[in-house]
Amino acid sequence: MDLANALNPDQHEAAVHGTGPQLVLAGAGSGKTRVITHRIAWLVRERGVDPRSITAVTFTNKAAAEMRERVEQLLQRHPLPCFVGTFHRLALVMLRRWGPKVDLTHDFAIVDTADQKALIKRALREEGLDESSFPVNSVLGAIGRAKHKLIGSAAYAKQVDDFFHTRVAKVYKRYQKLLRDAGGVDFDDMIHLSVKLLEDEQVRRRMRERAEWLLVDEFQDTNHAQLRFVQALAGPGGNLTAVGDEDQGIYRWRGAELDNILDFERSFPDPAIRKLEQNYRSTQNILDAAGAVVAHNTGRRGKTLWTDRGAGTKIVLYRGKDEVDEARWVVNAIQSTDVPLGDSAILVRTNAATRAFEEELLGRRIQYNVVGGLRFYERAEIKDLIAYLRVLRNPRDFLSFSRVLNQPPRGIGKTTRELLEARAERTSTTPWDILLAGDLDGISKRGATALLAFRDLLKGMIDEAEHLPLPALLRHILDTTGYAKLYDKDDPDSQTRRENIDELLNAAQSFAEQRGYGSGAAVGSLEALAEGDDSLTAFLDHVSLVSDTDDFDPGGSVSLMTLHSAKGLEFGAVAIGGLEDGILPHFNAKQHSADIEEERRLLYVGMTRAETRLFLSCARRRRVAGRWQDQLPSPFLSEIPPRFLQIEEAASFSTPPGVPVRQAQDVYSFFKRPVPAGASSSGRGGSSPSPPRGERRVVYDTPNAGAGALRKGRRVRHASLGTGKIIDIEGSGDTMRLICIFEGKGRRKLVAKYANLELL
DNA sequence: AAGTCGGGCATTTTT
DNA sequence: TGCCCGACTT
Repeated sequence: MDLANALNPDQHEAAVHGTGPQLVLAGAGSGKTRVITHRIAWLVRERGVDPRSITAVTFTNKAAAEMRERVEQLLQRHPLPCFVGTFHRLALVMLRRWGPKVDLTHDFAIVDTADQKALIKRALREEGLDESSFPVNSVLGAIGRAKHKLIGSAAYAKQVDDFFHTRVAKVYKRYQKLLRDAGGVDFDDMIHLSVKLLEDEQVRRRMRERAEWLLVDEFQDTNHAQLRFVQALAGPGGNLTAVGDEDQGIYRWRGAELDNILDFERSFPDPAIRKLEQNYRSTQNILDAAGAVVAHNTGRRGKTLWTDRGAGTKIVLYRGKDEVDEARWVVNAIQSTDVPLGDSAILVRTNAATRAFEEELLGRRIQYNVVGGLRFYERAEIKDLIAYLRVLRNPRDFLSFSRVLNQPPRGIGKTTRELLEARAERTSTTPWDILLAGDLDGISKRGATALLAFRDLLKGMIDEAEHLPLPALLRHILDTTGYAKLYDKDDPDSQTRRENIDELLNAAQSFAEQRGYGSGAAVGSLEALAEGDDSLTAFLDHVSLVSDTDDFDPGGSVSLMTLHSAKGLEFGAVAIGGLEDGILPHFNAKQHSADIEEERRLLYVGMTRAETRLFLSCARRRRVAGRWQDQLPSPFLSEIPPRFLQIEEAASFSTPPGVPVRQAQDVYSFFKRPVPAGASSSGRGGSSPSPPRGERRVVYDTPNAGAGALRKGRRVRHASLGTGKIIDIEGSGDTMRLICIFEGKGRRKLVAKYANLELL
């Protein structure tokens, strides 16, 4: 391992940093993962550090997995017994090990946002508060903000005084009680309780041994609680290496505090501060343009990215007539590059905004995949089965209990359920305790019978759970509860759900195998602390923390996603759509300058995803919430110096790929927008002639567009359903579904691949 | 328990 | 404008 050769001088310096805190300001594409992995390798190999005393923390499982893999590669050692994982995984290890010290039962469950909302609703009801004056999301938001700052319910109650927040304080307190009664811990609690645990002498000693060399990635995304966690873990003068980029902080709305980077010295005195400014991803034009945007922000330390790869092509900016026209241009643009479609991405501000692009791609039969959106473990059928597993482990988990109580339907209706739950509430127990006691007076005979049958069903399954391995247990649940029957029909919906269930079985199978082969936690590793757990607990932890069946592989298809989802990724060609005032910056962000700055960073993140080609686009008008709205270009566009841009306009959109297009003089005259005060560029606009407004156009017909396209509004014929019309399209590729209305038969959902539709 | 209707709503989402 | 959730219906 030749560090000096593998790293540039700045990277090298950061990697071989000695003791004490270090802040590495790593610009986009500057090789931060490289620094972290090489630092770990250097510590182990050159400094003879015991890997068990190294802890590396990330935000995502993906980042952690990648990091671990690369370190193990570097050191040729697998598994390496250092901790590499997410904040929450680290917290979980501690809580499974020492949970009782903070009054947690050993089998606590991690509750997700949906569960949180259910608990808030219950808490609201118990407090006699109305959901219309206390919307669940607002209440949850307020509680979340408190938790991010490590403010418990008691402290919260003391510091609020207005009407709304004093009620929220009550709900907060009750929420915590319900959460604990159900045996649950939410994501924020995990961090909170870990910080608390670290106040314990013994825990602190043990953990600091493990985190003697601490590395934290994406430091700009840490919230206050996580900062305190890191501080407690590192201890005074700890050997912390924090890596981050204030320009890529896009999670303020989730509690992330940029000040953790900006005021790093306050939390970790006398740090070494290093910048990584050489970029290995993008062309200089892209870097300069993106840099110019974010240079308008005040809350930053500032850095200037450079590359030795040359200026590259100009960024192409297009303003379309409407979102359909914009999408058409963007797809043309992406097709016109020599970058493969599988290495291209279209980025947008909101999930809903992918629609116009999807339709365009669909119409041209271009493969695409939408990244993000509905996640695997959030699908109803998966949540149901997970809920069964949770109930089997802890039948007092009333959230999961009520989820499966009548799923599949077994004659326990609303009235019965409400009586049961009210009784549990009144006696401060759980529905399960009521069932065990058999105290069912006042419940209808039919309901009571169904409840007792359910009790016996659960009892039987709990016994089975003792000795059945995980995949078999899941199959057992599917059979004995009759859940499998729920989706044994032949319609596309059932098919999808069956596929998902199969995927869960696969996940369980491979999870069990991996654990069986012991390739999970390395001997002596921090993770091994929690290893005493049964495999059911481990699996449930796994699904709670993973949230998705990981890694997306674009294959040959264009990736479509939000700017947020794009963070951390890179593509040969990138197009960012909908760059309009009110979309980016989003109109909800316009109240506070701090929010505006975050929107700017969002654009920065998007732009710096591109390696060689970058396209920016907006539309003159678009449908917003159903109404046509005239749109102005994003003010951020005028922050990009014109020399980096090549501007196109609606009249010339039909230019075939590769043919150079007419250029307007500069971005300001193009948009008839005065140069914003403080903009560093020299351009001056406002009075230049407006661009030609010709709407004449020749539609550029791609070879495979045309009549064969499946798109909304098309009339089709189905072998048995007759003629109808496509009214909507979901998904893509093999799982693409068409929602059609058939004459006389009504609405049907068909899997495009199997439907064999004839186009009319 | 499943289907229908209508009001409210409509950023971003690593764990 | 469309979708999602909750209330209401049968």
